[in-house]
Formats: sequence, C-alpha cells, structure tokens
Amino acid sequence: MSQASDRVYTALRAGILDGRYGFGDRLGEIEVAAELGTSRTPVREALRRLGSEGLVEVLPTRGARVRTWTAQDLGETYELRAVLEGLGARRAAGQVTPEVVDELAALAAEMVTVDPSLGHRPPGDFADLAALNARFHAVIVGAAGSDRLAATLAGLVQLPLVMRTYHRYTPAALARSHAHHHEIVDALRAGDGAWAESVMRSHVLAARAVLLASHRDDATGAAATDPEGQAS
Amino acid sequence: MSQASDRVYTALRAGILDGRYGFGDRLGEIEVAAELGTSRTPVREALRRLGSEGLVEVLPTRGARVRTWTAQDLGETYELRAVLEGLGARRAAGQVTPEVVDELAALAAEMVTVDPSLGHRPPGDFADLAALNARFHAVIVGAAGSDRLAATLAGLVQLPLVMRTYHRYTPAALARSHAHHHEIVDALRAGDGAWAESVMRSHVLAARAVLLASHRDDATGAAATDPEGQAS
DNA sequence: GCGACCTAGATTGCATGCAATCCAGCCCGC
DNA sequence: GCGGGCTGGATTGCATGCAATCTAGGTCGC
Repeated sequence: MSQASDRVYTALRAGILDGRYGFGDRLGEIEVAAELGTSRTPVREALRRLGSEGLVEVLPTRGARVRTWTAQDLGETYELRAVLEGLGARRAAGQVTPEVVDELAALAAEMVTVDPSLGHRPPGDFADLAALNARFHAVIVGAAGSDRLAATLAGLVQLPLVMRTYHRYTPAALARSHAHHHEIVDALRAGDGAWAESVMRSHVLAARAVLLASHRDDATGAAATDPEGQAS
Repeated sequence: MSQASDRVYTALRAGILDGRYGFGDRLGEIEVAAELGTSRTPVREALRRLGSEGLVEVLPTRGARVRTWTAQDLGETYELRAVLEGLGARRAAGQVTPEVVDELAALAAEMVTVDPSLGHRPPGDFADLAALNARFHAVIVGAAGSDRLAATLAGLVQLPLVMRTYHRYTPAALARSHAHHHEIVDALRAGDGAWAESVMRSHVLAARAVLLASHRDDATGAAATDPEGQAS
C-alpha cells in the first residue's frame, strides 16, 4: 500500500468523492503527477483503474475526465444494485451468524440516533449516517460470502458517494430507510432469504426514486453544492 | 484500436480464452513484451486491465498469472449472471423491436442446426454453437438498453469461454438449452418481462449446474483438454 | 545434518525521454 | 466575410534506464 500507484489512486478517488474534483473536470497526467509529487506512470495506472470502476472516463489520446452522470446512468446503476444487493441479502439470510445480525441491528439503531432529521444532529450533517449506512450494506454483502458479488458491487456502490444525495432525503424518506434497515435485520435473523431479498430490493429502489427525483430538481433549479451527506 | 496496448490486451485475452495460456501460467512482462514485439509498458496496462476483468490475477511485485477458478468461483459467477441476465431479459421484453426478436429466433433456430449432438456437425465441434449462443445472449443484453448492465456483464461472460464446457453438455442438457432459447424468444415476442426474466434465470442456472457437475468430474477423473466448445 | 542467514539473479515499480496524435488558432483562398 | 486547410503547442502513448523488492540457492553456524 505504500506503492505510489496506490497512493495516487486513493488520492484521486478521495478527491472525486468529496467533490474536490467536479464532474467533467479534466485530470491531466502531468498536472496530477505534479500535484501528488510523483511521475506520470503511477498516475496513468490510477486513472485506468478509476476508469474501469466507472469514476472517470478515459478517452484515447485525449486524457481522463471525472465522469458525468446522466439520469439514465443513475437509474441503471441503482437497478443493478437492487438485484445484486437483493441477491446478497438472500444469500446472507442462509448463512449469517447471530453475532453479525446483532452488529447489523446495532448499526440500524445507531443510524436512527445520528439522523439529523430527528434532531440528533445539526441539520444537514449526514456524514455519520452515510458512513454507518455504507457499513450496514457492506456487512451484508460480506455475510453473503461471495467474493465475485462483492467485487461486482464494489464498482457500483461508489456512485451514491459521488452524488451525495442523502441531504435530499425528506424526513419521510429517511424514516422509510430506517424502517427498511430494521426489517432487513428481522428477515436476516429469521433466516428468511426471500423476505430479506425483497426488502433489500425495495430499499435500493426507494433510494433510486429519491435520487432520480433529486436529479430532476438539479436539472430544473440551481444545484446546491452541499459538501455533506451521501446516499444509501 | 491500432494502439499497442489494445493489441497486447486482445492477444493475451485470446491466448487465455483458447487455452494457449493455461490456468496458473505465469505472464511475465518481459516475456510477453518480447513475444508480441513491444515494450513492457503496454503489456503492463493490458495485464492490469485483464486483472480488473478477473481473467488474470496480479500480485504486487510478483507479477501476473492466469487466474485459476475454483468451483465456488464458478458457482458465484453463474449466480450473478442468472440475476443480471434475468434483469436484461426483463428490460428487453419491454422495449425490444420485432426485428430483433426475429433475429433472436433465427439464432435460436440456427443453433439447433449446428448442434453436434443432433448429427449436424462432427461430434465435439461446438465452435459454431458457442459463437451463436454468445451472440444470442449479447443481442438480448443489447436490447435491454442499459450500458451499465452491459458493462457489468462483460466481465462475467468471459468465464464460460475460458472453461470451454459446452463439450460436457449431455444431449438432454443441450436440448433443454435449445428449448430455453425458443421460450425466451416467445416471452420477448409477447413482451412479457416476468416470463422472459424467469426463463433466462432458469437457463443460466441450468448452465451453472452443468458446469459444476463437469467441474466435479474434472476433479475426480482426468481433465480432458478439449480445445473446442464454449458454454452458455 | 539441519536450519537460518545472506547474497545473487531476476522481476516488478517508477521515472523520464522521445515519437505520435490531437486540438486551437491562424492564414489563405474563394 | 466565411470556410477549409495548415501549422504550433500541448498531451498522451510508448520505450527504456534505474532503483526497490522478491525468490532461490548456497553457505555458515549450531
């Protein structure tokens, strides 16, 4: 991990996720290399890697740009997440240990306690909620015990981080999200794969609806550049 | 596409798929570069790219090897294909044009005519059948109209090509495969997404069962190195 | 005789120079 | 005045040299 290539990859990825690089921004090899104090070679590798993950688009002989997302991209990605995370929940239901279920229950409970819309945090402070949510989903995918599934999902779950849409959730949508989390925990504890899969799909498709509605608003109104909050 | 990096990628990929490079074979940068008459730089990029697609595994400071597949890998990959191609079929059913359905029907019919088990080809000659089958699935994914789905599946459909398992299909399994193809065409023509999705999932899971059974045989008996035949 | 260390070879990772390609602006012709 | 072609600048793509790391073999010590 002390490899220069990994350092560049991590730095670029972080820069894209926290908005330091905006959509469509050009990522010149020389420019990035100078910025990170390395040569072009590791930068090239990092850019290609980010390209294969869909965070940047690399055009032959024309360099790399931070990928811009259309409403269709968002819809398709969440459709994939719905079926894949649903599969993960179904698999997890059949083999998850009580300890892991307890951990998920704790995460679901803690998410409620850090929900700004419930007055437990300053309004708009979705950082903790986003982190807990990401962990909740990661634990379930891990419990599914499929490396291939985890690898496939890895390239898909970064998108919501980029979009930072948690701050567009209405209190009602957040309450529904919490309810989904608790229901997923119950389904997993019951070992009911069909139930867990169904709720998880609903959960992701509900997030999809929020994101698409939010994106529509972005298109019509002015896009608020809120630095916090990341979506399901 | 005349880029050296692409040429190396294509050559390595072809070499892995047709068995010229066997499982676990080492792919040294210098060795491959000399073999293809280029320098190490494009070879490095091609290897990383193949690594991100799962065809080779790259270990830090230890080079790349052709990935070896466990039974679990195979099972997981086909499970993913089942839900993803199912999703593709469902989406396609809602928007496919009659012309594309006709093309699929033609492909399904032609697959029957080139099936060696039906006496229309020398025994063991699965090359045409595999090619037609790959095209059949690609057309459906294309008709789904989801770039993101297509990209995700792209990294998954290469595996059956590597495993070359068509030659392990029994005549009954092949007949079932043909029946699935025709049923998928009927479901698409009817615009019935639920039906199309269900059959497609069955189709892929049936292929999964064949592959896993075949893999078990490989483990017990001697592995026949058949150069032809590629699976669903 | 066996095991740990140490050295030598080989290979990957990084840096940098050069060639090819692309884009922008300008100039020329109509 | 306007469009097409062309040249200059900049950037990517490829090749290669050097340093860092790992593996394998041998040697020394116990």
